[in-house]
Amino acid sequence: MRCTDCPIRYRAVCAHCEGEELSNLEEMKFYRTYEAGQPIVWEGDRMDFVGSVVTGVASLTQTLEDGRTQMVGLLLPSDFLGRPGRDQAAYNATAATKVVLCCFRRKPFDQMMRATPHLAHRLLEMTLDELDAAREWMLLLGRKTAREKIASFISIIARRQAALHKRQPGGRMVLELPLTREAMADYLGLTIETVSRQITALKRDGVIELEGKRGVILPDFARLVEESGDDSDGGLPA
Amino acid sequence: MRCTDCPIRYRAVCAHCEGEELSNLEEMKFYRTYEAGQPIVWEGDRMDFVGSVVTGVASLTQTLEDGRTQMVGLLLPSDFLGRPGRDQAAYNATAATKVVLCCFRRKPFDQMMRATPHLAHRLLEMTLDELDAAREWMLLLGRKTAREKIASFISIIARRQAALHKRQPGGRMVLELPLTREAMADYLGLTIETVSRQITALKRDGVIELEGKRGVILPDFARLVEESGDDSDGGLPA
DNA sequence: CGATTCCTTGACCCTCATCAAATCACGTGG
DNA sequence: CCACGTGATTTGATGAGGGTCAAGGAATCG
Repeated sequence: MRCTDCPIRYRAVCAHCEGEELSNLEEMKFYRTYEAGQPIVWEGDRMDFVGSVVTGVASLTQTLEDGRTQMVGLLLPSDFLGRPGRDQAAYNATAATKVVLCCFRRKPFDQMMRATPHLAHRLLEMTLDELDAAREWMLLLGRKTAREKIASFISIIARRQAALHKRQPGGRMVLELPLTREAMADYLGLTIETVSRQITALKRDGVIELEGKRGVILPDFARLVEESGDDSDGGLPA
Repeated sequence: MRCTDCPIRYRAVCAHCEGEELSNLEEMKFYRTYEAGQPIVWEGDRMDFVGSVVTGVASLTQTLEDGRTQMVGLLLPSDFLGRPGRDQAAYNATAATKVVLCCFRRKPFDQMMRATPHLAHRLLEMTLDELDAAREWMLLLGRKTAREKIASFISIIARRQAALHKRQPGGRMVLELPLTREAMADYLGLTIETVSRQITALKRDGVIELEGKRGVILPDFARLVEESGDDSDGGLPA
């Protein structure tokens, strides 16, 4: 695929690159595809590339020795995987759905980072956004009830899906959960049974409707947000 | 104070700046001091500066409408406060102890960021480290028991204190908790009662000894780490 | 010595985890 | 087409961990 046709051309790490810079990137890039459930890299693995999620959803997880697992990152299209200057993976990365990754060989990418302020700035911007998201997530993990966690998660997915279509979230919405119940549990710091029960409860209360296992219909987005415990006024702009 | 005498000279955002760059920074900087408990900025406030913690400890917190509070950042000496390019505070920042802040006016700092790759690179590096720390924290919030949370927190403080003195943590250690029980509860996603009970329990079990309210003695650092639920093998290097 | 603030301890209960089983969705081969 | 197996999800019964409410210490400051 040529960069000019890329669906994440103006949102990924390459967003501000043009002309020669873009062709430099184009030269060091290659694509990889992973099926849903496949591991991408494992904690401690040597990682000779970094890259962007082009399509699909991937997760970053950490585990304790006894197997307790916490998701610590959810990578959607345009999100960046890997840390420049570090050649060992710090987390397990897994494809949650089918994933297409636009990879850059690490060496030349690191070099280009040093030489290209554009690139470093864009990555800084993205990393700061990710840090904000992580902090929102910490509030969820530390202080929200199971019901609020589920409502928050669905509303996050709804927002991102709306953003993909360049819309404001609101009113009636139809969406597809990109995660299994187990992955949702790992995201939210819950068990899969609690996830299932709270989804059932939200359905019983008319906040959501279900369409198969992954499909969710929101009769009223605002109603869901009320259930999420968040301030209704939306917080800061990005 | 002159930058050359600064205790965080080679760890803060200015670490890689020399010569003219350093004197540029020196010109736009000024110091502020806050007493323990004082607010530094409030979420939504206009923020006309960014800066580094020189001495002391500050916290970033988020709250839900009903008052539930979660700490989302713990700023130690050399840590950076504020986001370049954003003029509204996204979090509440509070001095946990007496804090000295080295502030830079935002406008000239943003400008210098654009012009000085050094600075942007350093900030990227620091932000990536902070993201790693946030992800470790998410694992704690989502999956650890109250006892493990307390043990983890004390071990984090022990590690950082050791790092300040350029030592490896280990063996017998004496330390000072920089947070009240309430702030610890907000850090860990617990109530202050549970914090208190678990500290008592760790003391009863000989994992820690107490010296007043804030003083903690570790007879054996490794023993504490065992209680924290973390892999003993220390994880990745920074 | 009160007054205030921070911390500890106790009693009780609720949310969510655990263990177990039933149900559902789907693909496979007879 | 249907029995069967497999993995994901739901549902149920039970209990423990940690929250809530309330009271009692301890340290600090006037």
